[in-house]
Amino acid sequence: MSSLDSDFQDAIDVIQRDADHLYHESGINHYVTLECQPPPGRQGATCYPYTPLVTSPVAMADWGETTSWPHIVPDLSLPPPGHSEPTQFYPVMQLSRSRKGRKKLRLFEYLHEALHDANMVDSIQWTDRGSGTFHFVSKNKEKLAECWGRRKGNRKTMTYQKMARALRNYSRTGEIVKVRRKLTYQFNPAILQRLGTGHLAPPAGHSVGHMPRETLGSHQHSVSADMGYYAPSGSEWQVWYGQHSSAYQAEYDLATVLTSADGSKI
DNA sequence: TTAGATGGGATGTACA
DNA sequence: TTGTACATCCCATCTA
Repeated sequence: MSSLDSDFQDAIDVIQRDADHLYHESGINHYVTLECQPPPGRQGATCYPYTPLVTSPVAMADWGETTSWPHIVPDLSLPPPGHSEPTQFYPVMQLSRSRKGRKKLRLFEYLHEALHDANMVDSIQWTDRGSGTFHFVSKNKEKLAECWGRRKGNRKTMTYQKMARALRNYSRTGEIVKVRRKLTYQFNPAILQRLGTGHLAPPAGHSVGHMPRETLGSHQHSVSADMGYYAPSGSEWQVWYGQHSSAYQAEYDLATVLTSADGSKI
């Protein structure tokens, strides 16, 4: 790449960062058309000019109808009835992060945005919008990753592999979990809801976005003290899932059988 | 057997 | 300056 291109890219990066900061500062998830457009002469993915995101809840599926969220279904590690183990806490997922001033666009926000962009359907698509399940298109997943990398202002080219790694990190917090299907992931219902699409609500009196610790990975070492928490009991989970889909129970049962069979966590 | 997908530890970076 | 959260790198393992 010529130095001219490099300088141009640097300028783009600066503009992007400022723009991101400006827009997120105001709490509006709007995106700059300038981003993702390759500089003159730069080869690469044909990133899309951003199409204003329409987040009308009407257009979105109802979580209560088809939602499947098997990955957060409690498994055998749930305490037995009456068990009084110390309460386990789960972080509240909030787009406006608990860390004040954290305004950077996050990957799951970008993916959500891409899912609503007609120009990106060849890279990422809903598998089941109702359940928040989406998948990458194998042929063009790298394109999406490159767009993400440029969006972040990375010097190096983002790859699907790296992007997927970041996605897997989300499984620790429950924002996005991996589905046992090729190139397929699933949004946390609360994340979808906060992004303006989901309707699924947690049990009455509880805030949204909490997942059983078992689903958060093996080492959820620390949780910010300034996050909100909700500590559902096993029975609450079952009530919740039972309310929203009978499939939950079936999947819960299946998960139970599977975990019983191999003695491992899901 | 192999390419692609996935998992996870180590490390880098931004921010309060 | 330091701690934390998150992103990225890199390599091992899994799977179709």
